[in-house]
Amino acid sequence: MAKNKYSCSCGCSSQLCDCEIIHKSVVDKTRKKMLDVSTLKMMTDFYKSFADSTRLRIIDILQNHEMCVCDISVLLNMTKSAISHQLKYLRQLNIVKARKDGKIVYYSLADKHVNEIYAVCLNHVLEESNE
Amino acid sequence: MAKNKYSCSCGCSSQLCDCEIIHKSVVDKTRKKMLDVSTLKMMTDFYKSFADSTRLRIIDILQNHEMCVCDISVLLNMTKSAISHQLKYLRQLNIVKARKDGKIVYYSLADKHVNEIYAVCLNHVLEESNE
DNA sequence: GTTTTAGTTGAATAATTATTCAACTGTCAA
DNA sequence: TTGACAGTTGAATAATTATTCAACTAAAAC
Repeated sequence: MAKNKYSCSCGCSSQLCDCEIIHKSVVDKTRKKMLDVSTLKMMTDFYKSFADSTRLRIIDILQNHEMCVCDISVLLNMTKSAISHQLKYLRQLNIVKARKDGKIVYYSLADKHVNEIYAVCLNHVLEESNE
Repeated sequence: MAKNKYSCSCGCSSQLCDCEIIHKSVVDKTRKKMLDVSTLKMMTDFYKSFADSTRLRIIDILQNHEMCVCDISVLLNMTKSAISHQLKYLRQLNIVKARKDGKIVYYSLADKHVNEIYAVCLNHVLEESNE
């Protein structure tokens, strides 16, 4: 079942890597500091919220004001269903929160980190485009 | 070609949204502040770098030390090809930079914003899991 | 100069994910 | 008490994207 002719020097059993360690001390030191699986999952989930254009535009819109599903749909020119699916996604990850008033559900940003992450990235791309 | 019975009040021609504006003044005000297409694209591209577990683990590894493709492959137990494809992706987005020494190519993080975004997210998920 | 190794590449496949569609719930107004 | 509307939902489809595979380049070792 080995995928290649190398006997992997990393100590793993599955041996998917098709090479050997080149700098052993750096590799050993780094392995101890690597992210654990559950933290990794939480981090990628958080970034995924911002990595889709529909979701990022929703987050962008909510920077200014809470807003209902209809108004977001109009602003993004998409169906309520598509927006509602993405809002559910964002709510599950604690990126947005919802408040219901009669028939209408108002969404707003849930956490200050959302604003922070958004601001750092905006600075990044603005600096990039100034070079 | 209309997708629904509503005449969209947002002024767009394609009328994909299946509803009308509920809070006109907030919608009008928000529309003026919305992200332009090119900034949106740059931002989602940047976040996408962090939103894939392989790429985030590469970024995590490079927090500590520059590293060659072989050593990253060993640490992540993946083929050099898979790692190389993702490194190319990250290099094109100016997330990592490369330095060649003989046969070996060393990769490291390219921009302080990469460290910043990473740190804010890590704080976020650590706080979440403490609640 | 031939072989080995580090890394890259493009195309194909596999896996993931966004959007659509149709049916549904709950609230309000007539 | 019925109809209209705001919003939600699950399953199917469409679109995107990660990984694999095989072939390749360039540097080093023999």
